[in-house]
Amino acid sequence: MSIENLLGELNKSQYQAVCMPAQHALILAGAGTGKTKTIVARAAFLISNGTHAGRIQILAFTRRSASEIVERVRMHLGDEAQALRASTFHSWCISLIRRAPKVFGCPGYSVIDRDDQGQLFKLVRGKVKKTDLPTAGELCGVYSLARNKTQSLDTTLKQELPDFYPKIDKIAEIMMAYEQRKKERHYIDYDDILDVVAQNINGSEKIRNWVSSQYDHLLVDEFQDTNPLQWKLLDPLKDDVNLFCVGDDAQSIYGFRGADFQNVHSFSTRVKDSTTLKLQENYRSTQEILDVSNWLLSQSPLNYGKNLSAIRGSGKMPTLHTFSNEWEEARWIADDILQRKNDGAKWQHHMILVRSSFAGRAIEPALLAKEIPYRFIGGTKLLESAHIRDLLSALRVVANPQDEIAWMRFLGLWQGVGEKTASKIIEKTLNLQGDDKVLNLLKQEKKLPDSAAEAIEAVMINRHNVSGALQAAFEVMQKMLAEKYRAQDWDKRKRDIKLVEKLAEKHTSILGFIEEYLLNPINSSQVVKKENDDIVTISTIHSAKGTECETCYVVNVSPGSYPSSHSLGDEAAVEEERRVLYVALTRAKDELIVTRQSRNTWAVRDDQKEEAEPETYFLNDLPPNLFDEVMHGDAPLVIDRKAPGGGSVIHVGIDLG
DNA sequence: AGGCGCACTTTTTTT
DNA sequence: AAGTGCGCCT
Repeated sequence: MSIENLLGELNKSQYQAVCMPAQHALILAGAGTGKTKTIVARAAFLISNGTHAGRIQILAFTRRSASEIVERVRMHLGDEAQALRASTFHSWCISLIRRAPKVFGCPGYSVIDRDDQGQLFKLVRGKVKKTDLPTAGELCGVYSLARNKTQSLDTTLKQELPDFYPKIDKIAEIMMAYEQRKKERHYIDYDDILDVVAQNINGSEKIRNWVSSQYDHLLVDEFQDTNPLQWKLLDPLKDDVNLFCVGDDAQSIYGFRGADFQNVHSFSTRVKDSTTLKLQENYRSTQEILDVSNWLLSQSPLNYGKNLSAIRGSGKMPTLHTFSNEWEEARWIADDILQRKNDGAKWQHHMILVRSSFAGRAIEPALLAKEIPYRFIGGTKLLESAHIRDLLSALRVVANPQDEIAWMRFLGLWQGVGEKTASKIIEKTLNLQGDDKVLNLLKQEKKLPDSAAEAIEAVMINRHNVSGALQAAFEVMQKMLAEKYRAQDWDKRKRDIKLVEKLAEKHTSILGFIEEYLLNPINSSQVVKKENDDIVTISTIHSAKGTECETCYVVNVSPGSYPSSHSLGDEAAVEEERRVLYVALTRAKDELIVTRQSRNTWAVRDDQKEEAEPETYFLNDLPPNLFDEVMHGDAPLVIDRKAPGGGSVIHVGIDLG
């Protein structure tokens, strides 16, 4: 395929955006209006007009969309696009840091994920009741949000945990202790990865020039989900690099991470000489699907000014199914997919969208029972699962002997060693230089079984062969791990470990391996199934952003879940929930199937029933002409015939008192 | 004192 | 699936 073919596929506004001269631009693109296509074509256009592919950096939100964009450009241009790079903000920044670690002041630092960050907060917080101080997790959340929004602790604490505001001095102290400890132990957390780069390019002209001289164009996807910290990365580069930002404020669903659609709304004032273009024609879905989506947004007190209309015209009516519980819901979805498959559809034309990875718990067994092949995007990540972390802790302490969190985990695995004993041992090991000394000390520890030192020694011998190190460590630790997880799917966990060994095969650096899979996380169902296999996709809505599918099941759109009872009382949070549902609905190309449960036992408990406010359920006041409704099982009915103009439609609501 | 096992809750969303 | 609290053991 050629660039001409690609340009020929564009409509007038897309063409205008793609072929724009080198300048700053903001493309406001509604759902399904060809955002990805526009970015792909823009990159291809720039390259075929003489820009070297290596001088274009694409910033996307997930690794999945990043690699899809690059793949598509390469499909059109071939070798010419070889040097094109697409990354997430985090992987882009880490690659800059790794290219000049001393410049950024963190040579040889280990990246820690949210879990480790929480562990470190736990250490510096000490044992205090959770009524006296926020939990380690909460502290972690406030700390991270303040940094991503580039705002003070004062402001953030007031917004997030107002009850603890009087304790702000103590909390500030803990946060400073966290930063101190982090520095001593040579850790960088996720926010540091962005902040280190942002501070340096804002603070040093030399470093800014070094970065900006590498690029002519930055193409930013999902711009509505960038936060102030990320803007702090883009802003200083705009004098030398052209920004091409694509986004949709109706799809902003990362507020919990500090996303700020001021980045969209203020673009034209912040960036001088910039052009704003709109893409409004939806190519993805049928009109019936867009009618539901448009209606949902129209119910918002915010004015999104969105009214998508379908180029494809009319199609099938969306359906709304009510079940009495999540198991029936899951079973029916599995049956429905199976039936469609038997009628000639492909597995890959089905996507199941869930709000939380936890919500997949009923779906997965239902698909497994019917032998439907699937992958779960956004589920528990391989490197986040307990057994893998256990094993990796042995590698981490060898790679970075200062890694206190990994030491705690590793030492605590062994019989007879708990928090206190582990801390005492760590106190001694942290000051030691050299493998031999560390090994000797471990061997001398009375409370520590011999296997612990053996595991560490095995890793030391294989330290430049990550897969070998994993195998050697596993050999020594297997018995202990099997005992620990004997009642918890040990066989499955064992398979995960083999999988990680396989992933590590090409890696010669422990830290490099861990870093890559922390920043580009995958879960086991993604590793097992090959990329292009014909399989069903289960995805969290957040992970499904930017994707589409012929038939979409949006699961558990029940009262208490949409909006989540968590967000009640916070209007901004409720609006974000609405956008989450909007994103889910607009993924569907041909068929939209919304399911819900009438007995949502964990979301609406008996003692809360009286307080639940039915008017905050997004599907209340649902006009009867938008969906075909089906009741299943013994789901209780509330018949409501006040529906306007509504012939014989039964409006199904859930009686919440 | 420190560690262990059992019963219990409690789940947003992600780099 | 993992964190918390509690009682019991070494």
